[in-house]
Amino acid sequence: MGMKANGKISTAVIRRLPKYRRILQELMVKGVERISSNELSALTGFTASQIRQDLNNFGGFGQQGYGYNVEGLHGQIGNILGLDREYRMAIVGCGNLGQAIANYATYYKTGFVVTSMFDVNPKLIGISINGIEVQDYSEMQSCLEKNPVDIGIICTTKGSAQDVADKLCNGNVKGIWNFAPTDINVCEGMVLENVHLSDSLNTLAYFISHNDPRNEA
Amino acid sequence: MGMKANGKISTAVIRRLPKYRRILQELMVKGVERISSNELSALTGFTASQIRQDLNNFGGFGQQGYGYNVEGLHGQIGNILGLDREYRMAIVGCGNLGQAIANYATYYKTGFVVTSMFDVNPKLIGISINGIEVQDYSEMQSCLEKNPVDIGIICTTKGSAQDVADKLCNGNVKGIWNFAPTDINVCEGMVLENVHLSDSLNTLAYFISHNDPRNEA
DNA sequence: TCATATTTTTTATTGTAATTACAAATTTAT
DNA sequence: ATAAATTTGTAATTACAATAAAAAATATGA
Repeated sequence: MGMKANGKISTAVIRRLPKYRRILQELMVKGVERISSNELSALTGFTASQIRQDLNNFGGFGQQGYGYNVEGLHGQIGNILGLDREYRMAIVGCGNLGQAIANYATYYKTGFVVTSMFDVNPKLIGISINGIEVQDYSEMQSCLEKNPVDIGIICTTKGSAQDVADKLCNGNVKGIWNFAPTDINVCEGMVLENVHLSDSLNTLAYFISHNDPRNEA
Repeated sequence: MGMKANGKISTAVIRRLPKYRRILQELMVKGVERISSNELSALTGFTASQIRQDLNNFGGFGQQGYGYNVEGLHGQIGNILGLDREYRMAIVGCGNLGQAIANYATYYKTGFVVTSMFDVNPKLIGISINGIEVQDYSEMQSCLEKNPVDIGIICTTKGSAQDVADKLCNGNVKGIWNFAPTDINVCEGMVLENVHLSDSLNTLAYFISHNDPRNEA
């Protein structure tokens, strides 16, 4: 029981974990106590055997003849994902997208706290978003020294993204969540997660134009 | 030369195409005329051989001893992705996220046109976003009959997402771009592209908490 | 309590994607 | 015009991920 994870786990596996957890959370809300890999297969769209193998990378969370305890497995996956702690986040670029993410994190993602927001636009500097005052981007580095964050979120234009990334790298940030429609270079050891909406939309266009509804992104 | 694509191409390949095209576009802007798979490898992070194999799924776009013509390849990938036509899009849910996407599509994505926007919030209905008036969600179905769209974009809360998806399915939409943090069921033949920000953030947390900077999402 | 149904765990197999290696074509330099 | 260097296209190999099968453990019901 519990957390072996010796060898490196493939990213394919890791990217399925949040979905498992999301579905387990819904089951918890519904009061479901136990679930089999077969039932989880129907809910997730992955094969039962893949689900079992994925989970077994980390430990034997199930019980033969019984299945998985919903609440227990939900907790275990949370631990694996590192959700048993709090992440402080800074949003850079406070346009609609930055604000959307601030709202989202504030209201729906416990464990992820937006602690500071930055922009260059004088019209935005000073205003308060969910109780966080937007600060001048030129002060970001000193602000991050006083109030360090774990995650920097880039919601700027393409042109500013690399500059922001550089400053975040100097600011002792551990991970960057990049929404700017460009690739950025980050320092050694930095965790980078890109959300390339443009690529996603182009992929959607491919499937539409080829009449190929290969569902599930 | 040009567009074989007989057998089904794996989604892994398709999801790399937008990045190739994005980088080729930047090269075009810089005035670069030709490029080798090796140089593309350095720019994309994929191996040169993988790039050659990816492109060869669709045809021999390169020339031995010379490489690829930047503008030509950019155009070919555009054609493969189905970007040689226009896509009409409707945004459902006009909060910050919906507005962010409206702005983004309007200013940066030629070929993708936002033609209508819908919301249930009386404070938003009637206002104009980039010249598009936000309409009452209850009128969406009749609006889509008069002015059909190719793509429906779901920017609502989790709770409303399935209802929106159902109505889009009845509205002759070809593809759904889903930003709601939940899985939705769509009708047969519908193309679905999910952008699960929650899953993306949880994945980022995994790599941070495991000190595993396996760069590139 | 025992036999049977479940259902996970673990191992083996298959299938798919990525890499390597090399032959064929082209360009560049002499 | 010829040789050397470049670079793609593709076949062969390797590595990896997904599936299936076998084995072990537990639960259920008579």
